[in-house]
This record gives sequence, C-alpha cells and structure tokens, in this order.
Amino acid sequence: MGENNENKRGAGLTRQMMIDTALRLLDEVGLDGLTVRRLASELGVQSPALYWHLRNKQELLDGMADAIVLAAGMGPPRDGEPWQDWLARRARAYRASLLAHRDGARLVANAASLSPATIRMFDEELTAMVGRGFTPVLALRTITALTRYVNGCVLQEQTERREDADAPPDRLAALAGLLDGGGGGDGGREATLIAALRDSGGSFGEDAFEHGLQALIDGTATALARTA
Amino acid sequence: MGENNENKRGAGLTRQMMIDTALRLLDEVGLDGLTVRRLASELGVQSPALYWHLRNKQELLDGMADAIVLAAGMGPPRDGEPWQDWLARRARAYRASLLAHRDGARLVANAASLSPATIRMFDEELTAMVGRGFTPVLALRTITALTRYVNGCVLQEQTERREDADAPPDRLAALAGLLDGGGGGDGGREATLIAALRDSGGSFGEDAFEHGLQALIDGTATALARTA
DNA sequence: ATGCTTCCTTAGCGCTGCTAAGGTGTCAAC
DNA sequence: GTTGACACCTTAGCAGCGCTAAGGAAGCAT
Repeated sequence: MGENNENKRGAGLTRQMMIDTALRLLDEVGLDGLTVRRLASELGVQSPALYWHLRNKQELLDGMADAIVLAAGMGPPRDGEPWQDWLARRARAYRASLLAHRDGARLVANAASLSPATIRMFDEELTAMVGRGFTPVLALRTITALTRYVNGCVLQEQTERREDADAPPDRLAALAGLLDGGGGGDGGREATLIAALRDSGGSFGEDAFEHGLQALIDGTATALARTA
Repeated sequence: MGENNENKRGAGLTRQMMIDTALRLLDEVGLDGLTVRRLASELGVQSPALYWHLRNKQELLDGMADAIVLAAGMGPPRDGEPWQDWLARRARAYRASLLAHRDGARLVANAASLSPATIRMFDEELTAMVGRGFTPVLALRTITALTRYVNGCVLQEQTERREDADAPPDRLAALAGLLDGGGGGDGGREATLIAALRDSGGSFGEDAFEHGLQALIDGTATALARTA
C-alpha cells in the first residue's frame, strides 16, 4: 500500500521537512484539506509518526505560518531609504508572501505565536523607526496597523478566491440582479456598486490594497509631524 | 437523557432561533467548540434535526456572520454628517459588533457571502459617498480598505485574547527574555518593543485601532483632494 | 379513515486529531 | 559479541466530527 514516498534518502523526517512538505501540500488541497494523515502519506510515513516530532497539529500550522512570514524577507530599512518607501516595500513583500500560498493569510492569522527570530526582527524594525523620528509607541502603532491591514486585505482576497472556485460565473450580473430585486423603481439609476466594480479594472484587490496602503502611510506622516 | 431544553414552548426550531442560540453558545465555547451536536442539544433536539432547516454547517455560520454585521447598524451617513465622521463612526460600530462575540472576526472573515440586505446597504453607502464628491471607484476602494483594516484588527485582537487564555502571565517579561536571549551585548539598550509596549497604556488594541483609523481617513482625504 | 406533508428521531458512515503499545534499527558499554 | 538503552516508526483504536438514510409521529385536507 505504499504511496509515492518522499523520504527515499537517508534522513528521517525533520521538522523542516514536514513544514516544507506541508506548505507544498497546502497549495494542492487547501487548509481544510490539509490533514495529518494526508501529510504523513505525502512523507511516506504513517500519521502517528508525525507526533514524534510535533506536539499537535497546531504546532505544525504555527511552523508553517512562521515560515511564510520569514519568507517575506522583511527587516529594517536600507541605509538612506525613506521610511515611507520602506513601509510600502515591507507591506508589499508581506502581502506577496501571504498570497504565495493558498490560504496563507488564514494560516498566519490563526497562528498562535511567532518565532523568536521574527520577534527580534520586529524589534530591529521598531528601533530603526525610532532612529527616524518615531516615538516607540508611534512606531509600534504604525507597524501594527499596517500589518493588520495587510492581514485583512489578503484574508479577504483569498476568501473571495475560495468562493469563486465554487461559483465562477459573472459576478457583476449576479450582483446586479440582487440589487434590482430589492429596490422599487427599476427605472433610472444604475447601482453605484456595479458602476464601481465595472470601472475599477480587473485587479481590484491589488488596487484597493495600494489605495489603503498609501492612505495609511500618508496618515502616518501627519501623525509623525504632530509628535515633532 | 434530555439536557436543558430550550424549545419548551410552541414553536419548532426556526432558522432565526438556531442563529440566536448559536451566537449565545459561541460566547460560551468559542468557534472551535461550536459543534452541530452541541447546538442541537442546546435547542433540545437531536443533531440531524438541524439539517432540516440548513443545508450544512457553513450556512449556519454564514447566518451568524450576517447577524453580526447587521447588528452593527451601519448605513449611509446622517444628513449633514461629514464623511470623515461617518467613516470613523461606521468603522467603530463595525469593530464593536465584531468584538461583541467571541471569535466574531474569524466568523465573519470566513463567511462565504453576505445577505442581499447587507449588500443593498453597502450600495446605499457608496451612493452617499458619491454624493459627497467621491468617484464610485474611490468610494469602493475606501470603504473596502477600511473594512479590511477593521477585520484585520479585530481578528488579531481576538486571536491574542485566545492565546492569553492559555498563558496569561506577564507577557512583557516573557518578551524581554526572548529579546535578550538572542542579542549579544546584554548591557545598554532596552528593546524598543518592550519600551513601546510599556509606554502604550493598557488598552493597546484600542489605541492602535484608532491610530490606523485616523491615518486611513486622513489618507483618504488627500486622495479625494487629488481626484477633484 | 386515508393519504400527504412537515418535522424530528435512531442508526450509522467516513473522516478527523490524537494516544497507547509494540516493534525495529542503531549505537554504546562491557 | 552480547546486552541494554534509546530514537523512531508501526499497528490498532478511541472519541468526536459533519452529514445522510430511513423511519416514525404529529397535523391537515380530502
């Protein structure tokens, strides 16, 4: 009954192997389809074997989440880089890393805690911000708000992607029907929501993200000016 | 083996009864503890009875999510209310509604789709914004960014609350140990993260939320000025 | 009285995360 | 070179999950 073994050569199942394989599997089957048994068979092993290396499934998910965050390659700004550019670059890299794996945002959002390495990197970033005129509190609030914004954005984008897989037909038409159905006068006005969705190009998620990102950074600039 | 029946009088299990009871139960046991069997026993009924009124569990969760969103009482701005005030009020009401139930943000974030009533309300809001100088696209982007920001905020707040239930001791001290452990020189500098957490008052979540909210609104004002 | 519909029950399937207990290979000690 | 200890994986199985199939008890129209 052997399936396709992953574990041919030498080594015998390390934490990192499990996390890497789980991330690859995640893209195939999604977070809801990622079961311990499935991962085990992918590793060429029986499912209880994983519990020798992990306390429980959540520990695996935490490891995967941390790997995604680490892969974003965030960190303090480069020398001479304006903090606005750095914050935007950082947010985009983080978003890209979440988007790189199916259900990545859900995974990271539900993860319990980040690794010491991540926390230390976070502290370095805050220190760099303080070096550029932020108070510690303002630095923390800024980067917290930005992170939560990105989480919310990607979470929504990936949730919508999951729904569209179920029912991919024309969403504009469906929405139009919904909006007409309730109101009384069928006559004149087109629904604003429809118009907005039509006018915004194909990549609405991207543009909406950039809009909020720019707004957050601009707003931070005025907050920073107020403290000085 | 009857448990505490909820369904004493007349009526026999409506959708609304199930959603209300499920929301009450959610606060007791959390989203992970909310099983169909548990809800059924709370309603004084066997678990398959619920499937007469629901297609599946997700439909229940969607109903709960929509109830939470509806309970926020959002809608277009009042007459004469500046859009900045309205957006802030709306975001705060939405956040409060998500916070009102345990795991409320997780519930809403994973919900498939919103009810027609919610979508129509959304369209009214966009129309009102257009009446105040927004283009449809800018209105949609703005309110989308704000909604996603609130989702991200509350999701994080409630996730942290869930973790603190596991290990409630002094988080500052734990963090300090973590940050010291890695760095070399134990001597001079206090970690910026520690300082920021100490300086920001007890309610960090609230303040961080307000900071980002203000930044988003300020940034939207400049974006609006650019289009005009 | 009879049949139809509505709503709930009992029984149970396939799956989940996870545990307990046992086996196998490797390596150190004597 | 046998013996014991340990690391690592297996087989077996438990309690619980969402959900379905089939049947029974009410209410109502004919």
